[in-house]
Amino acid sequence: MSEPARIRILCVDDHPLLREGIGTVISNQPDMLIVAEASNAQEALERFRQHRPDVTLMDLRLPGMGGIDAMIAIRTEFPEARIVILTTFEGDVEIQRALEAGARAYILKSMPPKDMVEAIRQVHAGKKRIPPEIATHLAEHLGDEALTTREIEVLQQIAGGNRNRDIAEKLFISEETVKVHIKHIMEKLGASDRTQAVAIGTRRGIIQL
Amino acid sequence: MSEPARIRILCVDDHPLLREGIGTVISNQPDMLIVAEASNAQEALERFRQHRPDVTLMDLRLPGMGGIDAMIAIRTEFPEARIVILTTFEGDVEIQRALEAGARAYILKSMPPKDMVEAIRQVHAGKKRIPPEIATHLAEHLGDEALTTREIEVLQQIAGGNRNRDIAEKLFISEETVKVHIKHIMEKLGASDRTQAVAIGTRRGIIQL
DNA sequence: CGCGACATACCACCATCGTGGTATCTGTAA
DNA sequence: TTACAGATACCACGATGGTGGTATGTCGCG
Repeated sequence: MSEPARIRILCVDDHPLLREGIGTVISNQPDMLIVAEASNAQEALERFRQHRPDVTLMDLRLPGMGGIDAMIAIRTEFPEARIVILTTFEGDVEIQRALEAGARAYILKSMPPKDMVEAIRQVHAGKKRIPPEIATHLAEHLGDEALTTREIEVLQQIAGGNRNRDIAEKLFISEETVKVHIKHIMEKLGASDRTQAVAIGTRRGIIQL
Repeated sequence: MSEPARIRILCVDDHPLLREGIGTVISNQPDMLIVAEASNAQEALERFRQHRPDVTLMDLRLPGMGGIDAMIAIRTEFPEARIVILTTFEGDVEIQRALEAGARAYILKSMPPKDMVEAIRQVHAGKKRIPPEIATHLAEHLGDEALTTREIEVLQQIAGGNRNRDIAEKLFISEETVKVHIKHIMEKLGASDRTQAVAIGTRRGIIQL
């Protein structure tokens, strides 16, 4: 009975092969244990309720509701939940949203497995872990003004190929107001025209195409 | 010595955790064996030369040279190479390019592991395997005219926020010719303006932002 | 050889976009 | 309460973009 308590882990990812890989790596750690898995946001919340894991590994790209929304759902119900984001590279805005939503670590699938287990241990110990490449990427846009909700709506409409007049009708505002929003969008993103604004907004994770 | 020969596999993916998962799944198959792994295109070619695998599992998104270029390099040197694309969902053009470059199967990381091993067996037996969802996705753009090399260059420039005049200078052609190219691009993609052309071209895998 | 696809080029015209400036209303943070 | 950020609105002007039509040279395929 001298068995020490293991870190109990919930793994959320929609790629079975990746969950398999995570399971293999975790099962080689004497101090960790996968207690449940989920492949979408709803399932993640259910599994969390059932198992109350010590640490949750979460992908950001999930079918249906995204990983950040899943995080928010879990942390609304369980504010003490400790969540590690494990994903491919995303735009700085996605990273920032995840951290604001309470993620304790942000690691990439392209990193060595030892970085993942290390992050799990750190987070379980109450610490945070943001790797240098992520921190650097975030820092590059530190002073940037964020787009407002309305501006993001407009940018999304632009990406759909809508003219200013169409956007005005859809959002129930005047075409002039649309122009003002677009001016601000381009200033904030450093874009020279609406097309580049869409490109930059997409790269940075502000909109999806 | 009645041991049957196993299918010898090379696994190319830049996510260590995913390679781990693939390795675990393969090691549970009595008729398969991972003989080598690679995390980029150059390494993939080297490992192929060394081990001459029966089947190569290849991701499309690799750091530096992409997976399709890696395929082409391998199949130029070893035209009999049998390659299975294992990737996340991409645009129809990426899928088509992979198949034209000689991929024998195209499966998604979100599919069950048994689909992967099944595809490997099929490909090793000389068959092809294109799952219904991929086939459907391809069929949706079957009659579409492909963009020419020049049109893709122009579209890429548009995505960079360049004006027609700038594009003309960079490509050493007149602004009028740029307009003609853009007209054709928008017709082929069904876009109403340059911005939507960029959005559609990105979704379909024709350009990268 | 002739045909089609591609790239090139020019012109004229109108639509749309981007920029400048100014202004009002609301809600919230200091 | 003052201050500020955000959303709304209008106007005028010049820049840029998209459409229509026509035309030439090249290259490769049948």
